[in-house]
Amino acid sequence: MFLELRHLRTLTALRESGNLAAAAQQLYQTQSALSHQIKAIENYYSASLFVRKSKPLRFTPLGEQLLQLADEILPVVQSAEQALQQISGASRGRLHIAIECHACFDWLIPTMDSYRNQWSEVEMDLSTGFTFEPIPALTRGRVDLVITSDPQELSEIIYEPLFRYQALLVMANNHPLAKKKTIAPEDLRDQTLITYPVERKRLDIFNLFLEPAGIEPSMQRTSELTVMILQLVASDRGIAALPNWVLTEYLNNKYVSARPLGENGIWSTLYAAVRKDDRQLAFIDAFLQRTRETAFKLLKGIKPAT
Amino acid sequence: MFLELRHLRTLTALRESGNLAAAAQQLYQTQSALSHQIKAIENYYSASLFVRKSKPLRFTPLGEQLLQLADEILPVVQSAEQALQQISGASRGRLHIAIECHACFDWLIPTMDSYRNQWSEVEMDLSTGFTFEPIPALTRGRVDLVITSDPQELSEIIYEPLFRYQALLVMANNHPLAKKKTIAPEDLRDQTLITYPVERKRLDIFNLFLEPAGIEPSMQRTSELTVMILQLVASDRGIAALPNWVLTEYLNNKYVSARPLGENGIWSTLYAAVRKDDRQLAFIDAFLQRTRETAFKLLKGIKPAT
DNA sequence: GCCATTGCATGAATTAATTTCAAATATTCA
DNA sequence: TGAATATTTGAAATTAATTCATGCAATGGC
Repeated sequence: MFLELRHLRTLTALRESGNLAAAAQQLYQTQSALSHQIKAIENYYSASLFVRKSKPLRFTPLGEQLLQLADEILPVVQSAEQALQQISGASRGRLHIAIECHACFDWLIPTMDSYRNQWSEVEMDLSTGFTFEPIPALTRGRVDLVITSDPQELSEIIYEPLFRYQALLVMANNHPLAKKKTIAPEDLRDQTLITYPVERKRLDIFNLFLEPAGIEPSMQRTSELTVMILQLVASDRGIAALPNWVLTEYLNNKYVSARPLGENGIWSTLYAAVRKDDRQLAFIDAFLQRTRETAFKLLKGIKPAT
Repeated sequence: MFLELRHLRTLTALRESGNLAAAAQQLYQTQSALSHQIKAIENYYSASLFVRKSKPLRFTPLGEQLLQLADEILPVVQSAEQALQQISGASRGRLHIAIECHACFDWLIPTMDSYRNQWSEVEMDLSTGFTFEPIPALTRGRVDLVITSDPQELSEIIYEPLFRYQALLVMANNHPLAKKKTIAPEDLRDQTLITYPVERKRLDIFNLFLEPAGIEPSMQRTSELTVMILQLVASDRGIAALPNWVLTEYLNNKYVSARPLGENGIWSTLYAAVRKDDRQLAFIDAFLQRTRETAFKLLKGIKPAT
């Protein structure tokens, strides 16, 4: 009468991640939240769930039992939920997506494809938010979901975190900067920087890296297509700052090199903005889940430098 | 990512009870709460769960599916929870119970017996709250659980509803009042009333029935034991007001007759008072559950007059 | 051994979800 | 149709969950 699925999901996340902080990230919550939650379970049973001072993580018998229950139940629930959505009226709906980021095509198209499989009756559309302001379009109902990395508080809109990513500086394999472990702003002083053709204030490389240091690259050129940018970079016609997720396969194939920007790297979170009223709809919810799954798989292959 | 066990439990309760209000009572919530909860599920799936304008209650395909999921999962969870409590440290504890009502022995003793089976390591004790004030004893930690029917707000204490019962007037089968369908206060003017030997202000028959009407029975006598009271009543030496639960088998055997007091009957709720800090403990929680189950079975056999 | 780092805990404040209350609407059954 | 029964609704209140901001303990270089 106390236990809820939420608790079981937390436990499995903890097992998968190996520590609270990582589990929290996987569940899009804070580590504190999970700590409180686990404490509540432990209080209820007056026993601990896992051994604190142990690496790797080890569960107590009680924890193991709960995990066993979770393993038994969660898959059943999950598949049932899918089936339920099929027969629910929620299978019809409109999902017009606007993106503010060029590179997002990389994971968005595959996500949409797989989503369409299950949600064939949801009418989907995708538009780039470069020619119009996406958030007002969202409130006005012109679009239904906006993908963005800078949430601006608005009462009727809610931002659902999708995943966290790192901006990396990409360069030709033989580029001098490839010898450095991390990149400092000054390193870019004499470089040609290739960016997407958007306003400068929308580029994190300027906002968070170059401008605070008062540095200006000697040259700048733009390209709309990620593949084109990467081609230019590979042939040493310039360098670029790109999110880690687009680089996975290029790096694995050693097509180009990439280095973190600054000591700690530049990290951002990508959000899906939806109208508050829509968030609870099954076909929206399913889209968010699927995006997270796709992104998780995509990012899993990456060793985050720093 | 939305569905919780709570939702499934609500649905099964609804199926069992046949209507929202009864389901709410079974879950110790208001029917409004359930209505909101069901609406939330329906919103999520954009489909309804049960057919409103139909009696008996009928579920939609979506509702049926959810119920099927519930049937698959809830038993597993329940048995797992029992097993979990076994291995948890919660199996040790202290449960000193104080009761304010004489008739409570009837269901309390069986409940405690069955409880002891699973919670053999919980140290139990039972005392009657006639010689001391039970609630202060609870706050001071002298006892751990008080069974009472009049909750008095106190910040450190929480009242968990156990079940609702009706006070009935019991009389010999051949008693003139047995011809009436319900009893009016005036009917008791010339009767001998048998009660438990407690202060008058603690007897609902006076508080809620006789005193508001300004009526006084011609005679009063007391007895400590329920069986004794019933023996006296059966041999027409007086009448008594007793909770319906003690009467089940006496009525089934037609040993005595019983009639509701007033048009709507006198109804009360029995509560278990526990310290707020203790409520979340598994062995306390389990006791509450078991009590409710026992009471449910006990009361099930009764046709509530009005 | 010391200090930085990592991992978890904690309490207060915040935010969100749930529940109740009060009243309106629907539905059923005479 | 009208009384009785059953459900919905919106707003307020309550309760629970989460975050924020820190604290504390263990771990691993140096």
